Amino acid sequence: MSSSLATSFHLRDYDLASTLESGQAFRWFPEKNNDEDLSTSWTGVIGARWVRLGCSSGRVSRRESAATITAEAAEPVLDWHWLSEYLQTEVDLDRVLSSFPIDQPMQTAMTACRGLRLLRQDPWECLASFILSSTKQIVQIRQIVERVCTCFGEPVMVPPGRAPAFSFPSAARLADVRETELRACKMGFRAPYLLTAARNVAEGHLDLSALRQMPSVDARARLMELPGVGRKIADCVLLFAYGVQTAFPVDVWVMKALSELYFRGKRANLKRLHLFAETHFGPHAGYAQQYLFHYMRMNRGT
DNA sequence: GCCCAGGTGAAGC
DNA sequence: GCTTCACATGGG
Repeated sequence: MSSSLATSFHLRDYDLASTLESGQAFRWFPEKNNDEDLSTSWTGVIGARWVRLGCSSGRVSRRESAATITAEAAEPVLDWHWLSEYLQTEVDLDRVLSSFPIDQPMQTAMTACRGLRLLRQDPWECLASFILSSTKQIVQIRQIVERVCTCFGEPVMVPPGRAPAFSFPSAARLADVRETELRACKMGFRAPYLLTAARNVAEGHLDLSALRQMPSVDARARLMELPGVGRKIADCVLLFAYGVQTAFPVDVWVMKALSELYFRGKRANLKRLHLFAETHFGPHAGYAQQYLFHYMRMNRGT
């Protein structure tokens, strides 16, 4: 096996834009390539590696489609497994989508964002990012996360001529930071929550790798012991970092989606919505949730 | 100025 | 139990 600066994945179906911009991860920046091809690339940092991703997709036949994802790194890579794991390229998306309920809302959402995948992210980065997410718009979450990385992350190698890039700071690093330094990143009242989480993880009171082996209800309960982490944030971490397919985060958008699409505009409380989600959306309910979330946001009137 | 944002915890019924 | 409110900040 030889190392390379670039690789590609050939897949049946992969919508990189929906995947990277549907509010799962907050460190991807789109860049227009050139005027001839209207394609977009994204640059970001996964772990300690800078990476640039591109995607071209086409229709092979009436029903079949294909996608090629290209990736460039800043340093030669021997084994690209970390990237295929992050992007979940091995997942059989057809099997996931065919498990969705055959109802109008789900079919519409599925058609609208076909190719959207759930990423598999680092638990600490995911937890910390979603602690910062509460009552913030996705653009602002991105800004806060970036400030945190610039201030406290480690510089990572970038290709010549590229802007400096930084890793997401470890829990140990953030555990040593003062609350006022965090507030300087404009995270407001979330600062003490992030700090407490960092200290709990750094000091070993919360073992994020151990959560993987636990029943998801127990893992959720452990996450929710942290101040500032409730059901929604815990479910985001279960779904986006641990791959718990039944985790179903309910935020304002999903609440809106469920009430408009399934409850005839009547607002239902969270308990009722979770009960509905558990019984209605099947074994990949978390995936269904992400499709509903992204579909609702695509059609927002801004 | 006003309302809202991938919420949560505490206080009030 | 459930509903209301404060929390910090910025976009539209």
